[in-house]
Amino acid sequence: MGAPMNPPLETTHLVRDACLCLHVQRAARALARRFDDALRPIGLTHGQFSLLISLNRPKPPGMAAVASLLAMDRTTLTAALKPLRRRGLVKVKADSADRRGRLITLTARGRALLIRAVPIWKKTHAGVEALLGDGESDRLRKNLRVLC
Amino acid sequence: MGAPMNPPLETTHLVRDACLCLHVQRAARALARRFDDALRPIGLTHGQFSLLISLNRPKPPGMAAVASLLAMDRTTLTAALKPLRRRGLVKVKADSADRRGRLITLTARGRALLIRAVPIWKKTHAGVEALLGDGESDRLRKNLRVLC
DNA sequence: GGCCTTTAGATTGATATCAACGTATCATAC
DNA sequence: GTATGATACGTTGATATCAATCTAAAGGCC
Repeated sequence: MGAPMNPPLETTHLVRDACLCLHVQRAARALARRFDDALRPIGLTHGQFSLLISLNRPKPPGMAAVASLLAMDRTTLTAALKPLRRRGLVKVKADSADRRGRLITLTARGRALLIRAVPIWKKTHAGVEALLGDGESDRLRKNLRVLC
Repeated sequence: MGAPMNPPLETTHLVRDACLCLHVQRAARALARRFDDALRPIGLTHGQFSLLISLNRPKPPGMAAVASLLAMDRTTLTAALKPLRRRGLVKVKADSADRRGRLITLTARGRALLIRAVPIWKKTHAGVEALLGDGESDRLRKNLRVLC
């Protein structure tokens, strides 16, 4: 008797065909490549574009607010900011009201690069939306939001 | 005149609310954390689980087949296999029919770990599906597949 | 056989991701 | 005012991700 030597093949197929984590990771990698390719001429990745655009607001946000918006770990954000700071696209300053906090701001250079990135995003995003059926983009976004 | 100094705020909000790449990345991070947490007791990450289960087939697949199934780069797969090989969960052998190719197989230890992982996956996945409305899981999977 | 193209992977370097742990600051209770 | 806990970040170490580049082997053409 004893436990079976192998996980059943049906389970393998079930996971492969049904796992939402796997499906989302696959789509995430595919979309990342698509946007990375499109943004490469101006030297940005999809994640860097998302991060920069999330900083384009009247009041500079703190680390936690940005991390929450991007649904990423705090420490991931710290690491992601490093190359952008090195390139002079963002600046991180101490918050005078609360010296624990850091305020993240776009520099003029960062804003200028963002202006060049937006039309690339628009074109690339239109291409992605075209893959989906009518009205499915909205439904997809809604379902993805539920998972966060 | 000249170009505007700042990307318009409406664009920022459009990207934040509409970008499918950002939405998928966010959901990918959130689901990754959820499955990583659930699988941590047995020492696996979500990606390692997906990889191991994709190796549970009668005939050991090559690198390209697995990379394609997971929609990841071949070199990413090479790197991902490294810790699994070190732990003795998978074995990589030369393909005698084509000495360029490598055949990836689960070891007995890898199969045993997978057997422990499956019930964790089932429970975690049921929790995720419960977040979505009736029938939305299928639609979500379908839409995500279109993007790969 | 010898040359060329294609195919299958590996390596390197950069960035992304998070857990675990550590530090500095704030807020509150006493 | 000091101790205590909570909050906001940073650092380190491990894995994940991919582009660029490399090697090795197979297949085709002459």
